Amino acid sequence: MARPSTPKLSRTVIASAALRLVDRSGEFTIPDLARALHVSPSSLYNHIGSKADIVELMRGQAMSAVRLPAPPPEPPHDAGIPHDAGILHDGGILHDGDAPPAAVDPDWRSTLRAIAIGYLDSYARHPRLIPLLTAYTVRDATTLRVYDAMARALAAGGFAPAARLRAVTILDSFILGSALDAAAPAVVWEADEAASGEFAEALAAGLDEPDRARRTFLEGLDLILEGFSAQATRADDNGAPPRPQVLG
Amino acid sequence: MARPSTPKLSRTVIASAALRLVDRSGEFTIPDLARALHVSPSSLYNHIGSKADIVELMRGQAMSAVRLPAPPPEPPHDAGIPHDAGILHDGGILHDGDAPPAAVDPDWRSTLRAIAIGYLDSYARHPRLIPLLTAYTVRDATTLRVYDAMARALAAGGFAPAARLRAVTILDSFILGSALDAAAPAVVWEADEAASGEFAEALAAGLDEPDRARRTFLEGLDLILEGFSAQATRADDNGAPPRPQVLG
DNA sequence: GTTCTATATGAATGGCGTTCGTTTAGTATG
DNA sequence: CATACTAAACGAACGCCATTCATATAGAAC
Repeated sequence: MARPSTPKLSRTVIASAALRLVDRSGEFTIPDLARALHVSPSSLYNHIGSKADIVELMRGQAMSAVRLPAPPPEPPHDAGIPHDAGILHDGGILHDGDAPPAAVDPDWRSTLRAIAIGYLDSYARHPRLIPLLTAYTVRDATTLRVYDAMARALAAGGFAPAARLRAVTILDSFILGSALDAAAPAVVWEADEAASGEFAEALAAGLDEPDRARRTFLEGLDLILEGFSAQATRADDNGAPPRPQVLG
Repeated sequence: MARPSTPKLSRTVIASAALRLVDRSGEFTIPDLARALHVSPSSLYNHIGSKADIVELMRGQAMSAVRLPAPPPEPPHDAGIPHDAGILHDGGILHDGDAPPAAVDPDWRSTLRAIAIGYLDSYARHPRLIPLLTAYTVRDATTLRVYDAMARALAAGGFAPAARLRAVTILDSFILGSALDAAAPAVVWEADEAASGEFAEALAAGLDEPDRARRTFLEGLDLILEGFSAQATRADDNGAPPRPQVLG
């Protein structure tokens, strides 16, 4: 009853159990969590520092499910030897306004698209978790991995660093917002009978569509990507050498 | 000390005080709120039903600050007499795929833009409030007013009901996500030194830009609106009579 | 074998959201 | 004017929650 032979707890099992609780009821309390794990509440504090810690673990667990197209190549710790990865690596810092680096991934747009969809889906798998994540605004290393992948695809598309940050921010905002939209139960929309005129019509016409949230997300995503393509083409016309191909 | 001559509390003063607390510290507790109002905690419950109620009041207060271009015309309670508002009103229900109604607002795009910006700004004025709003996913009547205005502008642009719902959803998602991005302190991004390669470059290049969040929002918004314009044009080419004008 | 560390426990603490009974100022009813 | 009713404040109390601490013991290190 004191220390068991094999540990009953670990950060991973705590996170998983908490995620299960959140998926089910949208919230979790320390006593609930302890009960689900057949453990006393105080035991948890041997593995975590606070409840916020658990939320952070859940975020990591959800984000680690994002499938990225190209795993980032290990940076060479012994400098000087150029590695032969397909990604451009000039070692210098490009300032906004300089010529963008040569595009090596002609299909950067579909790469970006795949990342964004994977990102949203990992959120969508745990809709009730999202409000918790926004309450504790912290970004963990796993999330950064996703940003990195996006930035890499954009670099391949010829986006200069500052433009990259803006593009990543736009995508991130849209994805997070879409996830929140998906998390908010449609019932709430229907309950508002005060809706009048054009919006009520729109609700009546589109609310029943199956997979509504996801379809709408895809439409918006393609809208944004189309805009990025146009930006890339325009930047090229301004004198930069490489021509990433743009699909109309 | 029992019932004062003039009431010390009201739903409005409670909401305002709570909003002030949230703006300052990002959270609020009932005891804190009571202290700020020089009142006992239990007194609050003569005016509100629960803490969630207060959040709802704060949402309403924040959203009521959104300036809408055209105040919605009062619907005629005595049916039959057509009112002379400039907005099309055919009284029937349009199903998706039908020809869109004639566009009366040729400038629907800038109208939409103005609404979206006002919407974001009203959030941006209380950044710390946003996480609270997402935690309690309820939409109040004031928020609906904004959706209505958006739907009206889209209808003027020739969007059929279902397309309207999608467009409103896309905008709403992007706006909410952008507001969250603006609320998350930039410090967090900097603290992550694990960022490597293309994303780190992007951070270094763009993080210091003043008004970064707002500029990025505007860029994304225009991207999306551009996409809407293209959609409208395309729909027109498919045989619908009206031609909303599109700016490249 | 002794010491040290990791893990689980129950008891205790302080805070929070909420409810309830009480008091009293104003308002309506006779 | 008297009476009843409502509205708005209060203090006390309740139950829950997150967290801490002293205690106990299994295993690892020396």
